[in-house]
Amino acid sequence: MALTLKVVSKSVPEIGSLEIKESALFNNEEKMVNELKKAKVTISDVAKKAGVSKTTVSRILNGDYAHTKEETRDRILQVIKELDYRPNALAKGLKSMSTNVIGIILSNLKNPYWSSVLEGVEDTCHKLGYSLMICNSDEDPNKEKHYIEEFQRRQVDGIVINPTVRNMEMYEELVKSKYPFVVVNRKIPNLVVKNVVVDNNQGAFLAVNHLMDEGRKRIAVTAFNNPHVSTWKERVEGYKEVLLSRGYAKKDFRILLIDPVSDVKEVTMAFLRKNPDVDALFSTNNMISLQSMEAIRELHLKIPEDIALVSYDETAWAKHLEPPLTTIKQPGYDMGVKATQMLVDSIAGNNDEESETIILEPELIVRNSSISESYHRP
Amino acid sequence: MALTLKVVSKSVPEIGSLEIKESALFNNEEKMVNELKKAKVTISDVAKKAGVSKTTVSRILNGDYAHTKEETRDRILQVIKELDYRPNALAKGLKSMSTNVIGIILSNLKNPYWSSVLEGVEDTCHKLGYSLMICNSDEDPNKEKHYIEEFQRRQVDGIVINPTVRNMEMYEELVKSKYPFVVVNRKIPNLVVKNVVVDNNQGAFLAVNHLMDEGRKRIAVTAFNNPHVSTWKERVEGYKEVLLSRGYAKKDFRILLIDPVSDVKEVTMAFLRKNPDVDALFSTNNMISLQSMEAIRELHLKIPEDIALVSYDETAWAKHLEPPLTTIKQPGYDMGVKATQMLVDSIAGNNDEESETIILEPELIVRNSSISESYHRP
DNA sequence: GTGAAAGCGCTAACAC
DNA sequence: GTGTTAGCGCTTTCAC
Repeated sequence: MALTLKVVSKSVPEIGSLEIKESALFNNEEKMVNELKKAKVTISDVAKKAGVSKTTVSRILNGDYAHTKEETRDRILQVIKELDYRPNALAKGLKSMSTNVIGIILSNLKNPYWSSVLEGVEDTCHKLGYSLMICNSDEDPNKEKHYIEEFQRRQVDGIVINPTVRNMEMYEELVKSKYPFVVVNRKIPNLVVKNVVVDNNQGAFLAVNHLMDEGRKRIAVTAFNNPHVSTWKERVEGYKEVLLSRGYAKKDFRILLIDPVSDVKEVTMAFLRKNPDVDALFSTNNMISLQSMEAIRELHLKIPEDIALVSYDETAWAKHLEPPLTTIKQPGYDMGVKATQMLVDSIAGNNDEESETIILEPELIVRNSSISESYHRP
Repeated sequence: MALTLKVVSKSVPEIGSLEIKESALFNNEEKMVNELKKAKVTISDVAKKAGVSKTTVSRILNGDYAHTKEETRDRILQVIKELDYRPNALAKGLKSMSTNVIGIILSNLKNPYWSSVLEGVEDTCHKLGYSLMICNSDEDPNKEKHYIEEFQRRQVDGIVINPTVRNMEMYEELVKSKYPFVVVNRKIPNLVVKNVVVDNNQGAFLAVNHLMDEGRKRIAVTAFNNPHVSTWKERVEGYKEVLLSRGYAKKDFRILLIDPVSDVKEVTMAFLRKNPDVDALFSTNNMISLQSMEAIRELHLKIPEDIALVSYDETAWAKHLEPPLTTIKQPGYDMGVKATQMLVDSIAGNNDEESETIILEPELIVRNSSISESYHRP
């Protein structure tokens, strides 16, 4: 019955002159709306035109069909289309105190690792019906603070953050106030919080053991010396542990900590000159790795014949370098996905744990830069 | 006077018991606020505590100091700090019909070129006091449409977009309704709109002329065959123009159009086998370039001895490849900056032109992959 | 100088 | 089934 009705009403608009007039009116109204546009169409306009109250329109908008006659519902839906009505999310958010927006604060947009994290976050937001606000702290704690406050002003439902780890009071306040947020990639000391990280110790474990298995005896590790950040420290710790577990002593540690603002290639060359017996490099950062390759080349040494290289962060180009680079692959996309799911759970009120840590596993991808067929040092 | 007063009131809180009591009270209130927090502090709370009306607080918040006594102003500012008040941007936006948010729609988060564009946009937003919403169309026109509608629901003040170029009606509607938006990187045919692009013709001109100058005689060009996108077409056109200008004929064109879902390396190898005389490749995409290098290697040919290579898009790793890659550098960061400035101008109502096109210039970075010291083909 | 009141566009009790 | 009403937190006339 209802079906028949629909079809009929759709298929015979040309029957009476009245019908045609109405339809002409529609077109005119539509044109006017399109022309002006600045005069945005609101829920009231829809209600008026459909001859119902705002309440009823609101119900339909939110999928609450139970309380409304099919006929009314269809009419409203029709009007919504005709007017090309788009509900104002600001008004909705103001009323309901929730925006379905989450914010992400990254500290580096350039690194492809973060691109993949962002991709994971974006995909998952889309899947779960959230929108995403993004900003870049650029490792500046002031910017970070500013952005967190901005997000709160904007009533974002939750925040994913790769923290500078230099706004401790603020992080604590967020936790205390139960503001949904998830920390990714880094750990914040002494803070009980939701966290998604990659096992850095394990990454180092894979890298250094692999080098040892390939017969390397004097392995060095290089890292950017950011005192607040946990990641590289854990990787260096892992390096130490493997050495100790393999019977080396503390005096055998060869650790190069690089000031992020220095000339990485120069520093690396100096280090290699001072430690001419080094036969392998474990680089905890892909930018360091590129510079190291240059440094080694300029010293007229060969990879892997003289020095083997294992680098953090798999990238699209690693296998195209000369030689192809052995890397530790971190599941960046996954990290983004997991963090977003966790955040949304926490927003929804499922998952009321204060803290929960997801630890993802890195993976070793072996290529020529670390294999020793032609290793020719004593 | 005022200065002295301030100092005194700050330096003698321990004088009377009354003073101490008051300060204790403050601490309690603050703690309660922090403890509950969900009970967000609003402009009314500030007004009440400061003993003024919402109007006055609002004036102060918006920097309108002219109408208010210094004393009152200071008191309000003080209360704002004490309560750690954060104005609700939703309410403000609802009232003022502008959010200071712009949206960006990208079609690919992975490519480092887009990372740099994003960085430029983000930096400029921050500088100009805007927040940024981001999403990824992934070249899917449906997603793109959805996101544009989402942005409009959320009342973003304007949109920066790298369009799929497959929602023509929608783009036209946006223009017609004077919605501020700026198209980047690609051109939309037959649409009068604000646009920031890089000169693709010029990029090809630089690349192909360079290869010719290095003595290459049978240059091929490779591109992803996305029928809707203008960029690669312009690059291929540029390629043709150089050939013709150098006395070649149409029959000398060697053009490989690659289906984006195919195995790029295989396709390239097949192409090179079919055209064994090709002595140079101009690749219009950095992902194609990496695959081409592999293809060439697998055919036991040498770069640049047998085949020279010039690739679109400078990246951090180009100079570390073997051989170091000659590239066309596009000013991605600049494009982001310019597009954002243009958009914000357009939002502010300066710049009422319907259309305005900024054309940025690419740059040739010469490295070993294209130089012919050892070019040994006939 | 300051405040009362209306209203931005929406939702959600609570009537009927 | 549907509508009335009272806000959400802010800005902005217009009075005083």
